[in-house]
Amino acid sequence: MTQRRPRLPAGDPGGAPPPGVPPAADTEVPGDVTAAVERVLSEAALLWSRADQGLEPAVSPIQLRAVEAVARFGRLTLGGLAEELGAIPSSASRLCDRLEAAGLVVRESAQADRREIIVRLSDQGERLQAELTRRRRAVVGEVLAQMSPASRGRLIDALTEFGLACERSEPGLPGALGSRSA
Amino acid sequence: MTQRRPRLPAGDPGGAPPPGVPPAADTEVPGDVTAAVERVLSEAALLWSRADQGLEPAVSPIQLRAVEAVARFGRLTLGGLAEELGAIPSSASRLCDRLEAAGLVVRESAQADRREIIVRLSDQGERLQAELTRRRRAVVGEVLAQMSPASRGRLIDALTEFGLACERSEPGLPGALGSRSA
DNA sequence: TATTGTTATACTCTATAACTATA
DNA sequence: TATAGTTATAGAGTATAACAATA
Repeated sequence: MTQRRPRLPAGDPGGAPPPGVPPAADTEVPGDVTAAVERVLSEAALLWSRADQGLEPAVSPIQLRAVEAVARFGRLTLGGLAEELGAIPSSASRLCDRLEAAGLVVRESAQADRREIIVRLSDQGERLQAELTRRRRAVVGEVLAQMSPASRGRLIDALTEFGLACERSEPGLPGALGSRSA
Repeated sequence: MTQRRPRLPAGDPGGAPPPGVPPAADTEVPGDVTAAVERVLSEAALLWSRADQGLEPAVSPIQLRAVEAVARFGRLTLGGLAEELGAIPSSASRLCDRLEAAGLVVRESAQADRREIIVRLSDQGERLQAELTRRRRAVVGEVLAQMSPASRGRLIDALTEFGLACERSEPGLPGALGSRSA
């Protein structure tokens, strides 16, 4: 986690009555097991974010995410981008204003339906995306390099199983952005 | 984003010769291995974020993170909270204004040094934190429930090894927030 | 009329710089 | 003087609502 600071008071994290969103399957899986997974997941998220630090030019996390979405599809309509980001069209439009101003994406109208706006990466955007991918591979590789080949093998097997379990429990949810819609 | 960088580019995003953040250990670890880890990491991050959806009241991701930080330490000075969030004091102060207005935290001056402001969770903040923890346990538990006990055992072992490797490669970095410091 | 996107407005989140209060 | 925090100001990021253009 983030806590490089020693003192932990930690309020009792588990004293509330289950309101009602996640089903809570704690009865089936030992609590210490989920706790261990939680801890590593947090650590992994932190590790993952490290790759974004110091990118040139300095792009905000949100803009980076939009660039990734566009890169993933090659080209997206503005509405498609909004959907992919879990945001609404107007937010995506404003975001594109800034991305375009930063020279990372290009907007052009579609020939088929002139109401649609196609968003794609500019050359600079492509370079940014490539650099980001390179860095992510690097940070992950750095950690894996600390492990023995045998450990890496076991990790891959376990992670693959975990990934399958994730897909089994969560269909295909969008990547909610700043949705404060409670 | 507030970008200390006034705006644009000027710098190429990355065609980029390794700027100097990740050393790149690709030569030592097979590319497909890192790719597999990357994929699961992305999936895990998505899974992790699911627990934050629909919380009552609707708290922004940033505010939630601040609540978690305060909960983790029990009580923090405003400066300590800022540090923990990877933000500067003024940002943390404004964030606390909103958190206090939302009834999630309480600010009080310290007796020892009256310049310091101690931030701690209100009862409502404690309840929110408890609920968040419960939900996280639930979403992780939901995925783990899809796996056999044997698979879970292997996962825990592999994850523990991975966690150790993470700690070995990354000492203790702060949880950079909106730091777009390139 | 329905769909796609943009603009107007308002709020959160963040940073820099200037300021107050305490040590 | 140095430290802890706040306030002033400005720009990014987001949503709701009203609007324009195209189908």
